[in-house]
Order: sequence, then structure tokens, then C-alpha cells
Amino acid sequence: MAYWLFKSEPASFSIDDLAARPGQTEPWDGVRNFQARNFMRAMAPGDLAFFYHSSCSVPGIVGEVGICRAAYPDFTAWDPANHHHDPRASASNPIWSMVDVVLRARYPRPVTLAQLKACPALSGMRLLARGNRLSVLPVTEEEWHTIRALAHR
DNA sequence: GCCAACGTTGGC
DNA sequence: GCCAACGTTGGC
Repeated sequence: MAYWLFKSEPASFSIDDLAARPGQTEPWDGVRNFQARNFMRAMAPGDLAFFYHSSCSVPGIVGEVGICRAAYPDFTAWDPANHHHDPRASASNPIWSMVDVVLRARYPRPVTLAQLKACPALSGMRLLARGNRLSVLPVTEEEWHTIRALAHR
């Protein structure tokens, strides 16, 4: 059982898009960064992840998803019509991976980036590390519970 | 729109 | 293997 964080730009894909299909699993595809891919390969069904909105007016954690399928080939990589097409990828050499997620919680109010930064218990969080740009990140169990408490207060 | 930080690419 | 150039991310 491990904890993670997924970033998404709400203009492209927001938690409301997930919430519009209740109970349905959603492939988390399009990740084209090796470190982020490797984190997804380390995920197992039952793991939990925060859903983070980036590049928007109020960046922050807006809910939780559950991992419901372990990493498998991201076939969007070898679809020439796909926005995240990678000409090096193919069915025999997938290169990229994705997992399936399902919405678990949508917070009534987001835990904003400003709140995260202001919380001393989260000072070591990878999300807050200088220059961090990874779209998939691990979260420690302590961080997970701290942030949940912020979400539910 | 700006800019810092970072990953990737490609020449050498 | 080094490193400059480039593209991207993401907060502000």
C-alpha cells in the first residue's frame, strides 16, 4: 500500500471530468517523463493518490483517486493522431506506461498550494521541492494523513 | 507574459 | 561523456 500524487492541468483534465463518470475507471495516459513513468510502474492496485490541479488560478489538491490497475503499455504513444505521440514507441516497444484510476474523493474545498507550503509538517514534501516538475510523485504516509486532515477540517 | 528550473537532444 | 541549445513545466 503506497501513496502518490498526480498532477493535471484542469483545462485539459480536471477532477470534475473524473466526477462526471462516477465509478468508472480512467486510464492515466500521456505521461512522457521517465521518472514519472517509473513511479507509475511502482504502483499497485489499492494504492491511493492525490489529484492535484496545476497551472491554474488556484493550484492545489482537489481530491483522491485509487489505483485500480497496475502499469500497462500506454498505447496512445504509438497513435500518430495522439497529442502525446512518440514516434519511438510501438506495440513491441511500448516505452511508456499508464495505470487506471478511479475517483475516491472530491474535496469540497481544495487544499491549496499555499496551504501546503504553510504547513510545517509538509516542508519535506517532494511536490514542494525546488524546481519540481514531475507530474507523478510519491507521497509519504505521514504527508498523506496530514493533507487529508487539512482537507477535512 | 515572465522566468527559473529541469529533462532531453545532439554535436563534438 | 560533456555541455550548449532547446522545449516544457508551472508558479506568479
